[in-house]
Amino acid sequence: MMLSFTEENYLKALQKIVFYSGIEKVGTNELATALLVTPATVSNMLKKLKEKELVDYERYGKITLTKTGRKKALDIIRKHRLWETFLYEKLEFSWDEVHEVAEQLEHIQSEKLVDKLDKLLEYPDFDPHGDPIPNKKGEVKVRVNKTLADVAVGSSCKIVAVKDDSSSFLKYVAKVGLELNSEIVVVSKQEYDAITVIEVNGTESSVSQLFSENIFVV
Amino acid sequence: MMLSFTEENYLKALQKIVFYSGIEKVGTNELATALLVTPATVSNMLKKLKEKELVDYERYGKITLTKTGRKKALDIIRKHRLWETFLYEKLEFSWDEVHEVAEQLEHIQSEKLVDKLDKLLEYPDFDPHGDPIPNKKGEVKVRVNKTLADVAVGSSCKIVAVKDDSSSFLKYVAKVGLELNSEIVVVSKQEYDAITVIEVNGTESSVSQLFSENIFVV
DNA sequence: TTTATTAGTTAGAGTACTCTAACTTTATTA
DNA sequence: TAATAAAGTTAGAGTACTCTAACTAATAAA
Ligand SMILES: [Mn+2]
Ligand SMILES: [Mn+2]
Ligand SMILES: [Mn+2]
Ligand SMILES: [Mn+2]
Repeated sequence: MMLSFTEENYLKALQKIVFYSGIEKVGTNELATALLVTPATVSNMLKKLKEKELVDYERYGKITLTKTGRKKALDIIRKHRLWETFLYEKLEFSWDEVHEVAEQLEHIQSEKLVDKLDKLLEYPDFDPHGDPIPNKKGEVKVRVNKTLADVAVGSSCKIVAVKDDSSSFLKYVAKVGLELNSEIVVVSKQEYDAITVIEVNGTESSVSQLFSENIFVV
Repeated sequence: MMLSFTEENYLKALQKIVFYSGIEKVGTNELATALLVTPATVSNMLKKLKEKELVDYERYGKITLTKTGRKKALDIIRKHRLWETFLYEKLEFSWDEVHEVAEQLEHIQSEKLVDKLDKLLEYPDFDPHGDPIPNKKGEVKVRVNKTLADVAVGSSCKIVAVKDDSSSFLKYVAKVGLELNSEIVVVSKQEYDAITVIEVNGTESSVSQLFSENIFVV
């Protein structure tokens, strides 16, 4: 069954909320916020997605993806991350430039294209942001869910992925001297507002709670 | 100025009609046929394209692209042919598979992507169908306009490009044993219906007038 | 448990693109 | 030149997606 760009974006947004929050049941407002539309718009679209059996949902109830819906969502996420990897590995894009273009490329319909791209990139497991790339069956590597915000003062850790792949966030990350696999030492943390002093390659920086929560570490 | 997929397709269709027919002034019905929509739909869209100064046109008059309109159209054709070349050269697609996917990829907006793709492909001048790839400025190599239909009986020629890049036509071309740079001998031609017997690599085939008109030769 | 707050839905409207049917203008032909 | 055919336009409607404003249901607080 052929889906529109819009429908694909709804499914992807649902899957990403579940993936990043761990919560299975999503609300209308939450989805509206993620898609930058009003709750009324989501209510409308839900009727269509339910009709097509891509989501389970009852009036005033919570939204979950059906098996078909989740597979479709993972397909799009797979394409998104493969394209990001392609742009980064083959076309000299930096990691803060790939997301925007991949948002467009993820909607291209061609199974052969995806397969050949996967092959050209030698079947990568992770994209330039450390996010796992679902395989053809829709299977995803279990993700790390420890963030920089969870690291105790005095300990050190290694950055393995970022939760936010927007250009503005990634430019900030780079400014602090961080990239994938960088070592971070948590020097100190303010009790009042959780402002944290971290050390990267001998240089200290102060970062917010929001920043720390968007950095996955081991 | 940001154009919709639809607007881009209208501009591209106009440019392609001019490019392949040589006629500068295009009619509503002609454009409608090319886009597989009704003339009424074209009439509507023309108002918008005129408003945006992409076409010149008066009620009941002929349609021409403005300078801006033509540049935009050539940009899309450039992207289309670069993507076709990419699919063919880097992803093992055959020449009859590339067009359909390129129809989608040509609408991706990213100047950097086009530049880097051009570089990766080492600045190609022609796509897998022998069509010239416009450069960044919108300049196109002058095209050959002699077709197989123009070749005299008894003479031979070489195929340099195809006018139709649909999968069905290209599969037929391959079936006759033809590919770019193949030598063709025109053995005989029926006067009544122009059915032509050609010889390729020692094998004879009969082809129609329509077929012959879609094969560019030197 | 009543009240206030938050979450979610419906109604009605707007934009983009498309269609059919009826019409008008331009071109062709007798 | 008058009749006919072809080309092109307008009116009105439909689908997809979106919004605001007014509403209802569910949840949290008093
Ligand atoms: Mn991304
Ligand atoms: Mn990513
Ligand atoms: Mn093509
Ligand atoms: Mn081509």
